[in-house]
Amino acid sequence: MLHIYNSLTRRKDPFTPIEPGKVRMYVCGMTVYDYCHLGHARVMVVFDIVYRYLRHAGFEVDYIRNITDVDDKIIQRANDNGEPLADLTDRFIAAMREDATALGVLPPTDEPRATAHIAEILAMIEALIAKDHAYATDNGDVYYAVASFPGYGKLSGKDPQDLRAGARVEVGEIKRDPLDFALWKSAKPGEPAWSSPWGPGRPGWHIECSAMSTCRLGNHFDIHGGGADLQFPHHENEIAQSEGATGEPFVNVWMHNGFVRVNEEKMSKSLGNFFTVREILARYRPEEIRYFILTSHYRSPLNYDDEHLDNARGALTRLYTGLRGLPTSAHPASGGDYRSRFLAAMDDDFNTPEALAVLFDLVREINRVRQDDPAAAAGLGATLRDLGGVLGLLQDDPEGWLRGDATADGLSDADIEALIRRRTEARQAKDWAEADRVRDELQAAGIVLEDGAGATTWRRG
RNA sequence: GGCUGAGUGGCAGAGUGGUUAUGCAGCGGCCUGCAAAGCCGUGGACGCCGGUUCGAUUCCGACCUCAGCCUCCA
Repeated sequence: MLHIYNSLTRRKDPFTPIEPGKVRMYVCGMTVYDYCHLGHARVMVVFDIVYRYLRHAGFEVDYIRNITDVDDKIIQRANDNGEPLADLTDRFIAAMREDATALGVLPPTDEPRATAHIAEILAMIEALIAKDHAYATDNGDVYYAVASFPGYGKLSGKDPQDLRAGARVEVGEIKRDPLDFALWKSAKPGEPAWSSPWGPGRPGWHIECSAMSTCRLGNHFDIHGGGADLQFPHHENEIAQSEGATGEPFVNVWMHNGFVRVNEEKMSKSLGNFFTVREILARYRPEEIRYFILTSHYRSPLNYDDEHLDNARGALTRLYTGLRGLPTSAHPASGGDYRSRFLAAMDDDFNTPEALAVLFDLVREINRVRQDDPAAAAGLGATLRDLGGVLGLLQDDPEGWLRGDATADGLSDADIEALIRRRTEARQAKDWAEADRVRDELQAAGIVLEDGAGATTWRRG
């Protein structure tokens, strides 16, 4: 039985979808004006795991991850670059998809863009005005009236009165309440604008997600996810908007992933301490990044450090080494409780560190039996590959993964094979000095040799 | 200040009211021409102070420290 930690109840609750067999999930995606950094990668990978595991558990999943393609920062960046807004957003949407694909993130069911849903956004704003949850001001803005929504603060545990006490009030403020937030912003000169009953303007950020999630998944759906920093005010505002407009409960389960940190500090654009996915991909392989993300529970902080990526490489090397030489056609082993332990870990709020531990227990068992019982090892290997696949790991050819790709300045595969042949001849002649010299030469180039029963295998360490 | 969450062995990181997490690193052994990989064994931990309990790292309370949100943010 799958249990998921719900930010709303602050408990792990048993998960039951609204409609049997079907899960509707919405995740706040990227604002596209720059490359994805590791923090964005974590959201994508974490909810990719949720998506994969729900499907593995037999659910049909509608997974919507939105794209915010109009907002202040995007407009600013497009102006700075002197390029049309759509050119900028198209470019970074393409880059985001490249990063996601590299990291083994499955495409969501759909990725709606805010600018393609202006009609739905306007409809929701009008519904809110009709129900006195929102009001237009003389300058053409529309605000949500927070005081009109009794449950405001239930997700983040904040008390509106406390928030009002600490709220800063801007000069020339036209809101009725400092907590009120913009649903529609009137256009300033040079800004992209859509026509509306209140004059030309553009949607506020919060209403985009309410409109897109509701129009794709219905008024009431199962899971809503995003980074922990979105809990307040973004998700709180979404609840107020959606429940205010529809009169129905909005979301059953709220999931928030923890941050990526650098030196124990949040990785973010504003702090400038971020590493983009492509920067890291220049030095580490996609699966190493994915593994690194999964070594920590999704709600825990994840501290970025090269040492941790090195660690991920070592761990994956162990797993792939165990898989090496096993037939890929074998059926997963039926015996053993590895699978049930793995599933129990994942059922417990997607406990990937625990699930990975099961994979290591499995590989030890493979290594124990592979000499004496190759058939059993093959079956366990199939199980390992199968369970790894649930996490989006271990799907490469083991030999290929261990050998890695030749770097521009390194030895080619053919160079390596030639040196190994020379060493093998030396070993047959018991010329240990020459054999060791060749091995040292290869080691200096980052190649590790392993003398097996019949042949010498190698990998790029 | 208000509201969240966290403090585990050299590093990373799960978990549990009494019994091995796991990976990397260390140590001993086996294997090997020597290695590597692998296997076997092994040392080392639960922020601090109280409380509940036969027994707490695990539950409760105070304290200290850290991170996050309260402004855009995954």
